[in-house]
Order: sequence, then structure tokens, then C-alpha cells
Amino acid sequence: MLKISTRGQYALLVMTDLAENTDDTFIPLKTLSHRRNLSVKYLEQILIQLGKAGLITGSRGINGGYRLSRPLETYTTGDILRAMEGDLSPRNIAQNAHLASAENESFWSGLEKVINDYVDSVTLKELVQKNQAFAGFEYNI
Amino acid sequence: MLKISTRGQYALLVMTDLAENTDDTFIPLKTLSHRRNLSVKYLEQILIQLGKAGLITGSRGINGGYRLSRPLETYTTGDILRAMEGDLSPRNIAQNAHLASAENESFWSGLEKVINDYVDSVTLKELVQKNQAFAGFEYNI
DNA sequence: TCTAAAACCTATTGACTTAGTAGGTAAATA
DNA sequence: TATTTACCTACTAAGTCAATAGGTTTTAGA
Repeated sequence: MLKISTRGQYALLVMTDLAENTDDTFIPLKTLSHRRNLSVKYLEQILIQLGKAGLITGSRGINGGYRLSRPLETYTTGDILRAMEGDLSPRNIAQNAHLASAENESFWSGLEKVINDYVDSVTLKELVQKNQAFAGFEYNI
Repeated sequence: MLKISTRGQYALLVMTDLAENTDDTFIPLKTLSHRRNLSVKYLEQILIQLGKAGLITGSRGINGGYRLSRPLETYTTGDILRAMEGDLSPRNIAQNAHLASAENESFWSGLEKVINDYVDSVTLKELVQKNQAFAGFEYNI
């Protein structure tokens, strides 16, 4: 029902964690999962998928872990969500043969467009900054 | 994965069929389901739900069926989709306690807003007109 | 060169959702 | 009173989702 899976939500969270790591060190899965109190094995799958999509780089062995592959400024939330969810088309893939598939076509493609335009307009950097602002707000209570 | 269910898609289709019926007669479920080659019993559930949402009116007995409850101009696709899908919030209802639920809040509420703004901006009348234009195009091949 | 720590890989499971089926009851009309 | 229609409730098979489980491979350091 137009829901993003937890994979997408977790991916966004963990990407902000990696984004906050400004030096070139790697952050291990264990650290990331404990920080968010997420299942290690579940988050592992998400990180591997992000790696296959080229968004993050993994390094094995001691001092290994994950870090962003590219400069922080180059990531949009759309990159991350599409890496996890596939395309963000709101229609079912089962384009039922019974449905005159072209009918309402412009409506559906229009919806797909506004979704993609939005997620492509929000950068990971903005996300990090907003979260930091929020954390600052918490301290001021 | 950000999919609208077939219920929503079918609802949109059947609403356009009802919208094309300009006089005050009722169109029976059987007719609607045959026209779209959809399961009678499945479409029935959708129509009942649209009725409960106040979008269409049913009439029993001979010459019974369904028709729009309100003037065609007053319907948006958002009315119809929300009647079928509930709210169009892209986040999982399971707002996991582990997720600092306020984090990325503005991103998610922003996404929800562009989705709702879009579906509220497209009217059923426009949908009908576009489909008729498309049908006309087909004839011209 | 051995060991520990980490990423990486594949399969499985329980709960839930979805799409559709099935079998009724209630109301309206002729 | 029979027929036609909407209306209602329960069920089911298949698929998806979130998470678990148990490995293998690579790397760094002792």
C-alpha cells in the first residue's frame, strides 16, 4: 500500500551514519547495527546490497567495515532508495493483461515522476544536517 | 515497495466507467466487471468499499447497480485511492521503536506531501477525458 | 604462518498481506 | 412471490517481508 520497506528506511539511517564519518576509516557492521539497535544479520544484507549498488565500499579483516564510495555531496535519497527498492514505480509489476495498460497511463507515470523528482531533490547531506539540527534541539531541552 | 495495490488500480478504472455514465441510471456490478474482465467477486468488494467511503451509491434489485454519489467534478484521484489504500503514507505503520522515529521525519513527511498533493491535483474528470482522448487515438490508427 | 575480525554469500522461516474465491443474507422491482 | 441486484463474512493459495542461521573468503596483525 505505497509503503517503503524497512530495508529502505534502514538504508537511509545507516547511510546517514556513514555520512557523518568524515575521515577515510571504515565503520564495521557491528558498530552500525548496535548504534541503531538493528539486527546485525539483517543490516548486513542491506549493506551488501548498498555495496553492490556502488554506494558504499566494504573492507574485510581487522579495521575493516564500510564507508561511502563517493563524496557525500553526490548522494541523493533517490540513489539510496532505488538501490534498495528497485524502481519507485507505484504500479504493480503485474501489469495485468486485462487492464488496458495504457489507460490511466499518464496519471501513473505522473505519480512516478513526482516521487522520483522529490527523492532526487533531497540529498544525503541535507538529511545529515537536518538530523544534526534535531539532535542539537534535543540537547537544548 | 511503494506499490499501489490492484484494489486501487481497479477502483480508478471502475470509477472512470461510472463517470462516463452521465444519466442517473445505475450500472450493475456484472456489467462493470465484464467490461474490464475483472473477477466479479473481487470487484464487488472494491465497489462496496467505495460505497462505504461515500464515493458511489448502490441500489438493489432489478435496474439496480452503482453510480457516482456526487457531481463528477468533485472527485480527485486522491479521494479514490485513499478510500482503497487508507492514507498514502510511504512509511511502514510499524514505526519501530528502535528507529529514532523523528529522524528523517521531514524527509518522509515531505514525500508523503508530494504524493498527496499530486493525487489531489488530478481529478476524475481529467482522467476520463484523457482516456477518451486515448480511445479516439486508437480509432485513428 | 596462524588467528581473529571483518565482509561476503546462500538458504530458510514465520508472520503478514494480497488477490481472489465461496457461500451466503437483505432489499427492491416486476 | 420470484428474480435480480447489492451487501456481508469467512476462507485460501501465493507471494512478500523481516529476520534468522550457518556458513566461506579476505585481511591485518601477532
